[in-house]
Amino acid sequence: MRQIIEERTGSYSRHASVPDMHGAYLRVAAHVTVLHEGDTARRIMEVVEGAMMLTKLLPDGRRQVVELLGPGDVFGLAACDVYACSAETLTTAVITTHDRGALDRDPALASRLLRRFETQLCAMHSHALVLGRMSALERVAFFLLRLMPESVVGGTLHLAMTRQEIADFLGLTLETVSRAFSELKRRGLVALLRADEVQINDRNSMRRLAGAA
Amino acid sequence: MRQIIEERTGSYSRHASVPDMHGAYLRVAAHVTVLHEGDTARRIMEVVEGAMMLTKLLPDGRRQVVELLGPGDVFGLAACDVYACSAETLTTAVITTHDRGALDRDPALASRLLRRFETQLCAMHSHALVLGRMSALERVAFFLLRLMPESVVGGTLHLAMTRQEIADFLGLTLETVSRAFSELKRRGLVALLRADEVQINDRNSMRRLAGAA
DNA sequence: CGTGCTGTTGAACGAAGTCAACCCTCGTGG
DNA sequence: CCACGAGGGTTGACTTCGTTCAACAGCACG
Repeated sequence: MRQIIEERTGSYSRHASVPDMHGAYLRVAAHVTVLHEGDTARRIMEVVEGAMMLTKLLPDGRRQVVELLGPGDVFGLAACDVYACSAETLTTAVITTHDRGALDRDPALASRLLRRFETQLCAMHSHALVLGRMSALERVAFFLLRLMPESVVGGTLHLAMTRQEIADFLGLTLETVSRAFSELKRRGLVALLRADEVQINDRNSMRRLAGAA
Repeated sequence: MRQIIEERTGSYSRHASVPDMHGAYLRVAAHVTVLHEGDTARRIMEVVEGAMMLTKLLPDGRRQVVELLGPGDVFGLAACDVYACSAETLTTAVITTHDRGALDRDPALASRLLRRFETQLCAMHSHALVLGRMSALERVAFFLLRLMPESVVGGTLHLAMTRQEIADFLGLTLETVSRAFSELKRRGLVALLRADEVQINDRNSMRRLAGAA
């Protein structure tokens, strides 16, 4: 584990040594691939701090960002014995890992993960609705609302993702995402301070667009 | 107990109260809505036998089938305190239910559900890739492979879903699904004995289409 | 100042959606 | 036993939304 993290952090590498201990915290730089789709699944991980994304690839290179993760979210899952997704940090992040065997030995851990799996599964259900049935504009509105919790009212949201990454999350192309942002701006629903700095002006209209999600 | 079963089989009776018996089995007829999106989430359920689908609706009536369930799969999930999806039987089915509180009291149950959630979450990840990045033909190929396990080689697959339901699962229209079936038939990858009776003739080509999934 | 990214915008194209006609199968009742 | 009707499925013609291809703009960095 230790080598993997350092290996992948490349030039960003910071913490020289992180022991491979149960529940150990790892700090990882932004834009680092922590897990590779198809690698043997040995450990299960949690995001403690920061943001990450899970991605899947098609043989011809088409990519889907299947899930966005924040603090508390779990990743490193496997249907059989290999990881189903790659996992990449969007920001610097702190993660913790557990041996897969610990799930059986530690009921408290199992209970916590179970709870978390449930919310992630529900999030995936919403995402399926977005990918399967929503227009480009609706998808982008949904995306922004999802990232902007109620609390942050007049606040400005910093996007840690490029247009391409957002597109891969929403099942669109980067051009279409860009056009959708422009359209939302034209309609006065959002303001773009910079390309990665968004303000939601008309939350109700946004919610209507996103299907009251 | 008995009454509830009959009550449900009659027609889609909205919201029958389920007896609070741990692990009771319920037999339900085909095409019955067992759970309604938005209802208060009291119980968590497992499919014992048969097939079901989970659906979500947009205010304007657009529908997405977010998940297909078979024996062992869990449903009745909620991110907050209400069900995130409706659940409907595709065939006659046997289900069992647990009080949500049982998750904390019963570690064996929690462990089993955890395992199951993991595979369902992985299935959702695949599904996101399908919905976000695959063409119509690829989606239908993927769908058929998913329903046709390796074992059944020359066998014929009975589809328990209409074209509309398949379309809602794959994020397409029923016409597009129909055209995709015809195209697969034209190419000799499948044979359609009847509209709901499919045979896979060229598994390799199908797998290539579906992205080696 | 270039140079290299990322993002925006325009024009043309194409895959899937829409609308509509028709077909097939099956169950029912004359 | 056949005729009919209803529901699901197929196919065709046309439209539309998002993609593709391409040019250009803003900005950070050397």
